[in-house]
Amino acid sequence: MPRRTRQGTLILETIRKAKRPLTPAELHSTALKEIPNLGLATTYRHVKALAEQSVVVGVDYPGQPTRYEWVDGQDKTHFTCRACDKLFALDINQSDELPNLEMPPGFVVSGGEFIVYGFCPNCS
Amino acid sequence: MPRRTRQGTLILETIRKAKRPLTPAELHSTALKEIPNLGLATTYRHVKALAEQSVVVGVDYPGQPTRYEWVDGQDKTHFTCRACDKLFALDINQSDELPNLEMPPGFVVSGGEFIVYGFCPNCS
DNA sequence: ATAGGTGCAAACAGTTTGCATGTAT
DNA sequence: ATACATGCAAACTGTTTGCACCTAT
Repeated sequence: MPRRTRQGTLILETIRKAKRPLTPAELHSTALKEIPNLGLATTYRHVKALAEQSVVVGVDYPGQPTRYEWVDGQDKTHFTCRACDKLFALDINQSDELPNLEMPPGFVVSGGEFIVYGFCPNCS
Repeated sequence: MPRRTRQGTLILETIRKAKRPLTPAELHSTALKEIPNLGLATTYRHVKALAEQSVVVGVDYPGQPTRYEWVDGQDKTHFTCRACDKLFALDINQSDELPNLEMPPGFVVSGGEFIVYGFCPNCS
């Protein structure tokens, strides 16, 4: 059975309170303020467990480490610049915009991620 | 000025002929059949250059190395299983299904990637 | 001839794992 | 008391880079 620990609670709270997706390193260094000797491996173990429980989701962008964000039922749309690889969050109500996919039998959809590629104002 | 080489041509052709996204390692081992001493670093250098020119696109899936696929104007929709991380290509006419996004000024959209998360028949 | 490309090996970055110790239950 | 959790360091994997040699221009 899983066990409640200071570290686990802190990591969960940190990622929940963040208003943007965090890399494990960002998560770790933020959490260090509360528990100064928190191990990076512990951070990875918790974030991985949370992702397996679908409490958080990992999102991957080209050339950047995986970022994790809290699952609040509201899926998000992101924009990646092909030139500078910067990441932008688009303020779009995705549930209105997303296609209603017909999945092959046996596939259960639990969420979606729409990544738009292109060039940002600085690079176009 | 860029120079035409056997290696560069081979890597471009290999990725173009592939019918699914390839990791640099897959690309390399395929190309090895033609040029047995082709270096892995050379493969990376070419694939990176092709991606910068938008001749290919890199797609990242959680926990897996970046895969590169030929850009043929037809963007694809993929499905990732949250449990086994396997990757499935969905046969969906994306141009019909994709939302018509209103982008903030200055952003130029050149493509999109729709990733659906969920559970595949084996895992659900 | 010469600048860019190649192969190899070493360096790097992100992530995972082994293990002795600590700690919720 | 006993298993699970932690911290540290070492191991791994994927990717990049330095450099001497090679080759298309």
